[in-house]
Amino acid sequence: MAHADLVASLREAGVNRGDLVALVVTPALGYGLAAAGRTWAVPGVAAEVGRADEALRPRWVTWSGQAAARLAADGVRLATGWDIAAAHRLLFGGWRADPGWAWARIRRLDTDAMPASGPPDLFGMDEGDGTDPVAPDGHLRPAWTGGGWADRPDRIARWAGLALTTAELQREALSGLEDRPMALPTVRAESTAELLCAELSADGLPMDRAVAERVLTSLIGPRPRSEAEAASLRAARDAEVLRHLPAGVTADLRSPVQLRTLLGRLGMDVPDTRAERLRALRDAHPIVGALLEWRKAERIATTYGYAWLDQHLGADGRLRGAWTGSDGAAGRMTASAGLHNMPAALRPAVVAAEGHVFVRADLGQIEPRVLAAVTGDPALTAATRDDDLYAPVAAQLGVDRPTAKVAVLGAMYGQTTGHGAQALRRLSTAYPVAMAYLDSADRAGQAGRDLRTYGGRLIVLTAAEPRSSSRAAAYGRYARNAMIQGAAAELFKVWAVTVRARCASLGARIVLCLHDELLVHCPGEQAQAVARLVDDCLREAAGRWAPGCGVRFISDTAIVRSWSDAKHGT
DNA sequence: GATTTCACGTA
DNA sequence: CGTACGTGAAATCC
Repeated sequence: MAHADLVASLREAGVNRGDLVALVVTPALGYGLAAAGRTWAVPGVAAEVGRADEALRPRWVTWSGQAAARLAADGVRLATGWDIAAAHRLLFGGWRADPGWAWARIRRLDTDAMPASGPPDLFGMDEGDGTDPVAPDGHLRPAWTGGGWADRPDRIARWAGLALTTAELQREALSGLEDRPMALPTVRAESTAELLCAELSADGLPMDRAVAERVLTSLIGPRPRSEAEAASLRAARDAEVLRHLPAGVTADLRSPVQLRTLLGRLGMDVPDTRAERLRALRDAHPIVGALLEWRKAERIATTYGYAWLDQHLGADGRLRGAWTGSDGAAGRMTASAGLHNMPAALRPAVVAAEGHVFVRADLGQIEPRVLAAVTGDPALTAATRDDDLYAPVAAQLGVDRPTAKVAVLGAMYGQTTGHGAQALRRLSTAYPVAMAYLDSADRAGQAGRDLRTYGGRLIVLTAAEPRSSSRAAAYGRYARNAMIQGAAAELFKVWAVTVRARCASLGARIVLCLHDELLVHCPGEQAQAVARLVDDCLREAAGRWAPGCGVRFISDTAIVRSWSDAKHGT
C-alpha cells in the first residue's frame, strides 16, 4: 500500500474518531497498522501517520511508550493513545508490562512458567511453526516479543494486529471492573500520558548551562581540569571536616560505618548518621556542623555536579532524562537524570529559552481535595471551597490550623505517633466518610487484600507477608497512602494531557511534570493565554476525572522566566 | 560482578 | 512507626 493512501485506507476500513487503531513502529521498515480486522504494513513515512491522526483522530494502540518515542523522534505528536503497557499496569499492578506479559495476563494464561523478561531469545523464528507469533500454549513466542517481528512487512502488520486484539481485551476488562466506572477514561488519560512522556524525553527541560556552572562553582568550586585536580579538591573538602579531629584520628567520611564509629569515639552514640540525626548533635561537637556542610557539597559534587551536567544537558540547552507514565506502586510519573529530585539550588538554572517563558502551575492541597473527591465526603467536599482547605477543617475540629493540617496529613499517611490521636478522633466525627475510606484501605493493607484506586489502578497487597504487627501496620500505611497518592496521580495526568492538547496550538509544551506541578514552556507573547488555559484545563480535568463531585481544585499559576522565580500569591 | 544498604534530593 | 521515586558510594553477597 502506498503511504499516501493511509487516510483513505483507514477511512475505507471504517475507522472513526476515537476508534482503536494499532500502530507499531520499526525504524528500518516503517509502520504496521491494524484496525477493524485488517492490517497494513506502511513504509516509514512518519508524516503520513501524523496526517492520519489529524484527519481521523483515532486512538492509536501501542505496545509501549517505545513507539511513541520513535514517533516523537520523527516529529510526530499523536493526539491520543491506548498504551497496552499502561493499561496493563493499571489492571494488574506491578512494574512488568512487556508485550508477552500483558498478552498473557489479559488472557488469563498461566504465567508461572514464563521466563523473566530478560534478553530476548531470537532464535526459533523459523523453527517449527515459528512464523506464528502465538505458541500452542497460547503465549506469544519469545522470538516475536524479542523483536523478531521487525524484519518483514507481513510480520510488522501481524504484530500490530496482535496489539489491537490485546487492547480490545483490555478495554473489555476495564469496562467490566466492578465499582470502578472511571477505569476506562483513566486508562485513556494514562495512555496519552505515555505520549506526553515520550515528548518530555525527547524535548528535555530548558536549562542555561552558564547559570548551572555558576551555581556549581559557588557550591563545590570550579570545574576540575583533571582527575588529579578533582581528587585534590575532594581531599580539601574532606580536610575541612577532618581538621576537627585529634591528631592521628581519621576516617573515610563516605563510609557510614566508619563515620558512626568515629562519632562514637567522640562521645556521640548514634544509630545511623543521617543528616537529621546529626542536626540534633550540632552543638555537641564542632565536627558535626562541618560534616553537615560537607555532606551538602558532597551530594552536589557526586550526584548533581559537572559530570551530571555533561551527561544529561545537551548542546541545545535541554536536560534530558527518561520518563515513564506510571511507577510500580501508586501510579505516579517517574523521571531519571535527576529531573524529579534536582536540588532547589539548581533551579535558577532552569531558564526559559530566548523569547520564551514558563507557566508554572502547581496544585494546592491536592491530597485532601482528592480524598474528598474519591470518597464524596460532604463535609470535606464543603471544605474544598476554601482556598485554604485547612482553615475550615481547623474550625470544624476546634483546633488551630497547624494541628488540623497535621491531623489530616496524618490520617492520609497513617501517622500514629504524636498528639494526633485526639485530633484523629475528631476527624472521624467531622469527616466520617473520608476517614472510613482510609480506615478500610488500611485494614485491606494489613490483611493483604488487593485494592483499586478511584481510577481502577490495582494496588497489589496479596504478596505482602507481614510477620509482625509493625510490618502489618506498614502495609496499612502503604495502602492508605497508595489510594490517595494514586488518585492524585490520576487527576494530575488528566490535567497534564488536557494541557498538552489545549496548549499545543499556542506553541506551548509541557517540559516538566512533578507530581503536582506542571512547567509549561511557551512563547512570551502567549504567556497570559497559556496561564489562563492551564487553569481552565484544571477545571476541565477535574470535571472529567470526577464528574459532579463538587470538589474544588486550585492551582497556583505564575508566569516566570526561571523555575526558581517566586510565585505570586504565597 | 551483582545486589543490598545507607544516605538524601524531590513530591 | 508517613510513602514514593532515582541516584551514587560503600558494604555485602556470591
